[in-house]
Amino acid sequence: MDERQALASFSALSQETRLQIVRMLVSAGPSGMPAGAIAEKAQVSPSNVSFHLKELERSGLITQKRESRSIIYSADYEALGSLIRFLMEDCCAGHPEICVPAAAVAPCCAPTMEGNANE
Amino acid sequence: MDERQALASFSALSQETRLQIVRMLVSAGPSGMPAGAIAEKAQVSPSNVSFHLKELERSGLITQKRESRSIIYSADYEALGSLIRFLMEDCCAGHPEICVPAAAVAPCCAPTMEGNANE
DNA sequence: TCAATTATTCAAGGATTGTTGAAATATGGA
DNA sequence: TCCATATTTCAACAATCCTTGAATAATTGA
Repeated sequence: MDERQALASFSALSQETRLQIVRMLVSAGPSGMPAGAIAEKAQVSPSNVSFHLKELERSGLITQKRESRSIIYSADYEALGSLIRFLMEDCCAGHPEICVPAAAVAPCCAPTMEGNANE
Repeated sequence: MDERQALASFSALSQETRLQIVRMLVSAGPSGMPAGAIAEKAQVSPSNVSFHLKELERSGLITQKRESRSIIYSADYEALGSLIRFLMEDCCAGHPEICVPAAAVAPCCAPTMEGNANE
């Protein structure tokens, strides 16, 4: 991830509604959620959610696909991982005391490492 | 780290000059840098750097201390680590495929783990 | 084709953020 | 005390971002 993309990602995550949407989509998993459901859950108007979804897509953190009348949005896990790596590489450079504690958390969400080719 | 602080941190990092300053301060290490040197290296005016430094401090990502006539700014490693953890916990929840690749990067900056009490 | 559903786009206005240069504040030395 | 240094604060303006509601577009079923 280059600096330009990192800036766009930070900008995308710096807004309450958008952060909420990202969390929502991550926990919704790969099947994603239609725009309408996102709007309802986030309690914002359709046009407003559309504005924020476009912003998030522009940053690369989410993707969309049409499915019949609905447009389904999903979190882009690879982009999220890249952003975490950016923060680690960038900010840890020469200073393990930053990212060692962060790394300690990683196992919490990696219960099945054996099946994981590191793509 | 709560959502409010995470939002402030993302907002702080979403501006080019400020991201540059954070990178600068992290690689400068615990001794930090005086405002003037930061301004010079970032090529912005004193008043402008002051504006951004205040923003970064408000987010908790950096700290300041006066030292004679200079004001020395340093990266707050703990805050940066917390932000990385926030992104991991938040975004990995139930989806190891996000943070496993990120975790794989961690060792790159942890060459001396033995001396590290995890504070 | 017509109506209903789902969602986006657009323009307008308000709110927030960023930049600039001048004035103010704090510190230390002559 | 007076001056130089290092930095911040302030006010004004420019730029960007967010919200709203109305209009538009795409899809499906009757």
